[in-house]
Amino acid sequence: MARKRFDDSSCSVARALNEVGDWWSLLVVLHAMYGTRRFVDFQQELGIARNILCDRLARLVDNEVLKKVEVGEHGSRFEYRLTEKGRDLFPIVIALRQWGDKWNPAPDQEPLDLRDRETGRTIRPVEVQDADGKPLTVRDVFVPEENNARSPSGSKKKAG
Amino acid sequence: MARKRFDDSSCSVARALNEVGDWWSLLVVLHAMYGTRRFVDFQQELGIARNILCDRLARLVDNEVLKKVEVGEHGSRFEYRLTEKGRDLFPIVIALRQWGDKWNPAPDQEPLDLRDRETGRTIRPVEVQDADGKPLTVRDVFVPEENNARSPSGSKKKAG
DNA sequence: TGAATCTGGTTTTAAAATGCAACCCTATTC
DNA sequence: GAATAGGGTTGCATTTTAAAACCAGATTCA
Repeated sequence: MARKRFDDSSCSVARALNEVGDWWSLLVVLHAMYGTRRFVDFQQELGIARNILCDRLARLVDNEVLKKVEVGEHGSRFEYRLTEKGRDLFPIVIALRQWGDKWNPAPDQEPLDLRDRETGRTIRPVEVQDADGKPLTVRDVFVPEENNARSPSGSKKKAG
Repeated sequence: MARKRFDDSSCSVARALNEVGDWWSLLVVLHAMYGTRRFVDFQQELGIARNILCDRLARLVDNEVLKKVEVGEHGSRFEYRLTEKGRDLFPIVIALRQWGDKWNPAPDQEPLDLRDRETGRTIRPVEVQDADGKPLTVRDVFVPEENNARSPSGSKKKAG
C-alpha cells in the first residue's frame, strides 16, 4: 500500500503538502519562478524522468498551481505558467532556500542573493511576524483555545 | 530505480527538500512545533505507519532537525525535540499552512489563528520582504549576474 | 511471581511510485 | 523525404510505502 493522501485532511499543511509536498513538484514551481516554461526545459534543468515530469505538471495544472498555455509559436507547443496560486508559493520556496543555505551550505556556492528589482537591495530572511512586523519564533506564539481543540493537525484517521 | 537524492545538489532548495521534503517529515516537524515529543504521540496524531515514523524520526535526527533525548521518566523512554535547525523551519511550516488555508480552505475549519504570546495579536501572512519590510512578489526580485550563472538549480546530472 | 501493558521498535508482505529507456505522433527544417 | 524537435505514453525493474504482525525491555497489576 503506497502513499497516503491527505486531500480531506483537516490539517491545511497536510493539504498543502498534498499538492506541492513531493520531491519534484516544488522544484518544478521553483524553476517556473525563475522563468522556465517548457516541458523540455524543465526536463533538462531538473534531470527528471519524462513520465514523472508529465505527471507532476498535470497534477500542478489540476491543482491550479500552473496553467498550461498553448503558444502558437510554430506548431503545437505549450507553456506551463504559474497561476496566482502558484506565485503565492514564493515565500515558501524562498524560505526553503534560505533554510538550505543557512543549514546546509554548499561549499562552493555562496547563498542566494535575491534583490529588489527597484532598489537593488538584498531581501531579508523570511520570517513569521506579528502585526507590527516584529519577528516571532515558534516559542513566541500560541493558538487560542477555540482553535486549539483540533490543532495542530487533527488528521487522526487514515485518509486514503 | 526509485527516488533520486539531492544531497550534493548545488541547489539549496533541493538540499532542503532532501531533508524535510517528503510527505511525513514536515508533518512530524509541525507536530513537534505544537509540542509533540513522543513516538506514540506522533504515531497516533499523524496516523503514520510505525516503520515509516521510525525512519523519518531517525532521518530527522541524522539531519539534526530533531534530537533524541533519553528521559529518565521511568524506564527507557525517549523524546524527540526540535533543534535550533528544526525550529528554524517555523516560517516554512507557517507559510505552508497559510497557503493551504488560503487556497484550499477546509469547509468546516476556520484558518489557523496564531497569535503573539505577548500581545495576543494575530500574526501576519509570511511574506518575502526587502530590507525595509516592503513585501515583494516573485516579479519584484532578480538575481544579480554573478549568481545568475548557476541559478536557479544547477542540478543537471543524476545525483543518486 | 507472573500476566498484562506501555513504549519504541523491526519484520513481512503487497501495492504504489520512481527512473530509465524505448516508442509514438505531429510539425518543421534541411 | 530524412532527420530533428516538442511533448508525451508505455513497459519494466527497483524502491518506498502502508499495514499489520511480531519482538523486547521495563512497569504495573493481581
